[in-house]
Amino acid sequence: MGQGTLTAVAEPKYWHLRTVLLRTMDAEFSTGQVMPNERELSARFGVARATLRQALDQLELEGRLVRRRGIGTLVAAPRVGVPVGDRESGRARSARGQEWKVVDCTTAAASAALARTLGIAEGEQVHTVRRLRIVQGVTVAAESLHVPAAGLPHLAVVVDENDRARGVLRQLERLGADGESRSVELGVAESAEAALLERPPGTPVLVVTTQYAAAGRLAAVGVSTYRADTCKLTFGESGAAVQVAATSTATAAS
Amino acid sequence: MGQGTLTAVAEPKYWHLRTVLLRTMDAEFSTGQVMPNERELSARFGVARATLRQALDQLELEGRLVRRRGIGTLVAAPRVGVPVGDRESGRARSARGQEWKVVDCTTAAASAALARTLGIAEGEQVHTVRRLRIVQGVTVAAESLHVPAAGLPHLAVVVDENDRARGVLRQLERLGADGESRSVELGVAESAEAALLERPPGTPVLVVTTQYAAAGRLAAVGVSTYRADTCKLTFGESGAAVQVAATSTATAAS
DNA sequence: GAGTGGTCTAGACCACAGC
DNA sequence: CTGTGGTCTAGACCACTCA
Repeated sequence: MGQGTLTAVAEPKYWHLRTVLLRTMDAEFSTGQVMPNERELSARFGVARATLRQALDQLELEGRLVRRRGIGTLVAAPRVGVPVGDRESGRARSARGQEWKVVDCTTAAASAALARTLGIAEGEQVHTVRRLRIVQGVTVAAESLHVPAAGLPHLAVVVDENDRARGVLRQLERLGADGESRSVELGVAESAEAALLERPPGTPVLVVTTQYAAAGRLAAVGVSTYRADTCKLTFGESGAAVQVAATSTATAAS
Repeated sequence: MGQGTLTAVAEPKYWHLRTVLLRTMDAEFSTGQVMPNERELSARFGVARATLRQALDQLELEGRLVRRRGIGTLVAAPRVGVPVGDRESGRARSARGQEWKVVDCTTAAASAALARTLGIAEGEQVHTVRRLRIVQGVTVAAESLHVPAAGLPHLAVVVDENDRARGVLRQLERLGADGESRSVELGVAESAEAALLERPPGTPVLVVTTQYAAAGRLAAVGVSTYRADTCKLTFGESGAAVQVAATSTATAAS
């Protein structure tokens, strides 16, 4: 890596530092390579370690860096494009190293918040299936599917957890894509999801909320938390669309 | 606000602090209210100011807080749902306090990155329209629309910037919704977008990349950066979908 | 001017990976 | 054990808002 002296500027040091690091990474490092450690970098650029870390925080938020305790700071691979909400056309998707893995299936009374999002009364029984989405061997998302038990009377007598989960998933597939509507927002992983995603609490995630409607009524709700560092969510008819080298990110804008 | 003594736990102090603050906010503060200042909060909880700020950083990332220099820390309003990618059904949307405002329109040679995303050769001429999306008086997004000049020969002779912008926008509308495909990922606002969004550089944003295809060819690309703190992006047939009180966020999941 | 959040420092100790 | 990133501290100064 090049020299280090930061020319005096009006912008914050950590922001300028981020820019310099970004330039350096693009020029001299490749995916997976470990960068010099934080104490060395901070010394090289003549800043406190905390300031350097602030710059690294930014780059990590952008998905350009991965930091592993005990190992070092690595240049991250480009984000994986993860299809969201295109109808599962059978095996076509599963073939692309894409997999869902059910974690558990519980049936319990709805909390106040959950009841509100489902449009039911607090305390009503709700089936909840938790599952992980795994793409090319990496866990990219944790999902909770909530279906009011009232809509699935035959499941009430099913004791086996796996069977109940299967019943819930089948029900959602039956609903069809026409009644789905989605939202995406930024969030942080709480302890439960954080553990499933194998990340520390507070990890930034993209929260995808799906409402499944049937006959004008809200039939189920799904909440998926995607790792924001490694995922790029893709929407729309992925088949028809043009497939240019879509590696670049917002850099194209400026 | 209640007392402050943090019970000893295994999790990081700042994370526990975040949880306590969140509980306090929900219980004792309402939207827009200013919280005690950072020095007082850190004293009350018996932590260094930097540690408290780490907890506030988390809450700000979740959109629960807004911090204004010289003013204080405020409890944020719930995120605004912003429709993305549903076809502009004429005036129906504009009526809902929704507005686009063109900033400028330039025509220049494509950079390497832009050429790659557009699938053209580097250096080819590209029209770029920058515009802001304003919802209920708040600027929520900055967008750059890139259209290769080759596809719009009649625009080459148009001198007036506003006329050229109009031509580009008309062209995109003509393409129709069938050829659109989108992706969403997390990013940070660079200086240019940051200024347009009236936020400091490094502000987290949701980057929406739209590919406009026509006749199987990529005809244009749009890059929109939405303020992640205030926006919840909504997709799909917003009309048909159920409209339950959709205020709650990921809290419903756990 | 006083009061706020934003930046930066220099140092300490902890938790984890790998030899 | 050494080396890494993760957490936390106590203090300083700056940039901004508002009376």
